[in-house]
Amino acid sequence: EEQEPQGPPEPCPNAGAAQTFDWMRVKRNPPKTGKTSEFGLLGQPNAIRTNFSTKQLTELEKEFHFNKYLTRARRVEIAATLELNETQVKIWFQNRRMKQKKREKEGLAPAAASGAAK
Amino acid sequence: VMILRSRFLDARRKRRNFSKQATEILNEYFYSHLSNPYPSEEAKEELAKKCSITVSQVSNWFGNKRIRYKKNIGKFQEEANLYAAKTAVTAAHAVAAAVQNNQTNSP
DNA sequence: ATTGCCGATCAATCATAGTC
DNA sequence: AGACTATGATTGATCGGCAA
Repeated sequence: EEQEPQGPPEPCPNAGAAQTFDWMRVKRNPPKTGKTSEFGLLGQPNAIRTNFSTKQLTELEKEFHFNKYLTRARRVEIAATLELNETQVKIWFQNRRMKQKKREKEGLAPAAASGAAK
Repeated sequence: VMILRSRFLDARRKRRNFSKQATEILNEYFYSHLSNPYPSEEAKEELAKKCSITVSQVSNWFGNKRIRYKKNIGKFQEEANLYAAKTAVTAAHAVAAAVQNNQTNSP
């Protein structure tokens, strides 16, 4: 609906600057994983960024320390226990792995300046 | 709710603004590649070195820059023109140098 | 064809630094 | 000193590509 295949009549009377390139028009679809505002019916494209509680994050972190990867069974368990979708748990682990990798990578380079810290 | 975020755990968020020079370099790249401001991994490493910051910081900078730029293009118009002019001058110098080189030839 | 993961990115938000 | 803005970092979730 809001899709705009073409928009030649671009009222962009800017002299020599700022065109609207494709990357500026990129729009992400709203999160689907978020609850449908628990009203099931009604098409409110709710689903906003979920805020995980400290408790949920603690559990996820604990599980991650145990296993970097989840098995289907474990994922179902965790999701049920923390009241999250399997997708949210899956995504959390994915993001957590990337975070871990980034930290390891950056946690070694700084040592190049001088053999010892401080 | 006492969603008192992990204010403590995020202590490392003691952010420090980048040097004026680093910002200068990042903006020059951004505006000279405005049609596609997505530096490759190699380009990010190069920028990181020039700016004395990490590759992640370069990524964060471009991520924030792109989002904030498209959120309000008008607000950056001034800055855009500034850097556009700057690169234009640089290009002009290059052209001038080239002309100097070929000056030996005369029509 | 379906599903998970990776790498990059988005988008909203947090918390602080800088400006007035 | 306090309100407001600029900016770096964090993170749940999306996008495209690839492998099982």
